[in-house]
Amino acid sequence: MKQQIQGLVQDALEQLAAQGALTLEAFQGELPTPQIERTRDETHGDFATNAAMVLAKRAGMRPRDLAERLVAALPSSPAVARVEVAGPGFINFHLAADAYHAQLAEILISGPDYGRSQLGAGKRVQVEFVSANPTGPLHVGHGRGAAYGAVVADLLTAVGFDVHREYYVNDAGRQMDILCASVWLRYLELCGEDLVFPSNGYKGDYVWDIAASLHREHGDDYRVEAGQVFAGLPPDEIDGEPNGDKEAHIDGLIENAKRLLGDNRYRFVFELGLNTILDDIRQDLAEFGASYQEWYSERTLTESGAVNRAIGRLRECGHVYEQAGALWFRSSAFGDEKDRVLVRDNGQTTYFASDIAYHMDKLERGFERVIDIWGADHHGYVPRVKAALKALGDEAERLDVLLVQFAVLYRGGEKVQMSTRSGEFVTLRQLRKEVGRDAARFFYVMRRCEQHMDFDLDLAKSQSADNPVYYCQYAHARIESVLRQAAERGILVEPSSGTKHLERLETEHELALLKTLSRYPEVVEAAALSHEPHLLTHYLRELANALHTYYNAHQFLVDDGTLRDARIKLILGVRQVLRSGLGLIGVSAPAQM
RNA sequence: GCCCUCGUAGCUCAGCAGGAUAGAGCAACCGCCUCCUAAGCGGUAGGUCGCAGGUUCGAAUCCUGCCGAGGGCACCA
Repeated sequence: MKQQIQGLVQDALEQLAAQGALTLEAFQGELPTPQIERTRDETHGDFATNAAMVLAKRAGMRPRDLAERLVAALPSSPAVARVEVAGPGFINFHLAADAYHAQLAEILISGPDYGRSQLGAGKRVQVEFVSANPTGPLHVGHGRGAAYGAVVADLLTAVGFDVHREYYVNDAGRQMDILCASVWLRYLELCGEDLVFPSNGYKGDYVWDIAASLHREHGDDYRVEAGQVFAGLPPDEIDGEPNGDKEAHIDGLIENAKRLLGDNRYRFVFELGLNTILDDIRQDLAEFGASYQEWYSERTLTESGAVNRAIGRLRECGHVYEQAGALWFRSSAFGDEKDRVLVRDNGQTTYFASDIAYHMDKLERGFERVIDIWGADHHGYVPRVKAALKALGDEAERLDVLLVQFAVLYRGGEKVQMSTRSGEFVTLRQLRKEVGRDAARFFYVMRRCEQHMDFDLDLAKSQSADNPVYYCQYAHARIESVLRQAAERGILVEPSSGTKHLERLETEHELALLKTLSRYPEVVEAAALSHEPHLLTHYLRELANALHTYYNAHQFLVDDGTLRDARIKLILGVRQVLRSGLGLIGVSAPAQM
């Protein structure tokens, strides 16, 4: 619809140019695409353009004069009822009701395709999201990234991009070793060994579960005397140990574990921990409606030599130097605040080195656009990754990093403390169990991602009008209910008369609803391109409101056959858009509530 | 200290590639069910858009400074 208006203004501009009223030289040989906006105030019509004001200076005309000439040059269109120049030089378009009737007909014909488009033209886009370390279950912080990433990916798909959803699995590195050691120590405790669990170990119950399965399946096969395990370790950072160092302590434990268990057995425990947790994360995300095309292993990056290749490329470009036994990347030359280590003095490559290799690989895989969705706590990481891509000569602009702020949970008006130690829930699974998937998905994307979010658990759970999820779903359920009753009365629910009788839709409420429906494609497009799912949740609330208002004001199943037919078609259109929109954010559209 | 994000109605938030009187939902107050689910609808009230400058025909929106909130500044991942 918007494009239709845009086309008209474009034609008018071209005509003025042809008449010599606008000289192309002022625009470097090319006329700008006019900006068309929905009006905020309905007395200003349906659409408006500020083209005359924007172009006035270069055209050497006063805005209102240019506007008048543009209006005179506009081709006539049955969709436009009236055009006027207003204010400082706006051109306002009042659409004919028929234009909206035609749009409804299109919705009914297109069905689920209404709102989808080919804007993305099949361009390949990668969306990497969540990518939490597989050292424990996902918590509610990851939940927001999961919901946000899934919706951004689905929105991009809806507007025609070929989207590749990916999870980067940090299956290498120290944190995984700490998990492995934690599992093993718990196992030893189950074997009857007496030990003091390290303060830096993973203490969650899930560690006990993994240890228990190891003990159940393998008895004492992995048992080593606790005295040997803790032999020669630096003291832990616990009460009564003034010189304790929890980092050194756990690193020593890992060393001992590797030595005492030997490669194979260590590997076995390590894999058991990794796979158990990764399976749990996979299942959790699947249940949350976040699907992936690929789970990309950090370990394969090292094993395939990609990390060394990345370092090699940086070295060839001359952006690498050695200092104090470590290998550094001169990231400060590319916008980072300081240089970063690639290879530590102990010979191990850093996480950053893997990440360079990973992003290099992403771009090499030919994605036109690479979107990383990270927690806001990683924002300091953005400049160095971009620096690496710049240094490698890759187009760093192809990478978009979207930062998702944390969500703070509230229950009973009180902030829910998020420490692992407190008894209050922290996992995504617990959140889903408490408020349900629909509410969780909706609430998580209701706010702009860079906005700090207050997540009100009581509201998310409440089955009331205050709850935006129920409010939108209820609109859908109400329509279904009307259709059920129509069927009971023997009224054709799928009208056989095609798009006839739509002209009977003429009340204020019907036109408002039609207008809202016509905005849907624009909302999907804007939400997709700007990565802002909240535009869609806001829209759905508006649409539901328009439906509820209509429902209260008019009876749908009236005796007048053509009117009834038209009204049923209208609510069928609303049902379609509610379904599509809720579907895009991963929320169900129930037939009954 | 430096960097990032945010600061809009009592609360939670939209609006920000500048545009015509600043919007919504809660909460408050007043109304609406003999009628397809009142899990609904309508109305009233409520704001010097953190503060101060600047850019321009026009600034909540762009720029600078300050104040406030959160986060980040590892040879951790």
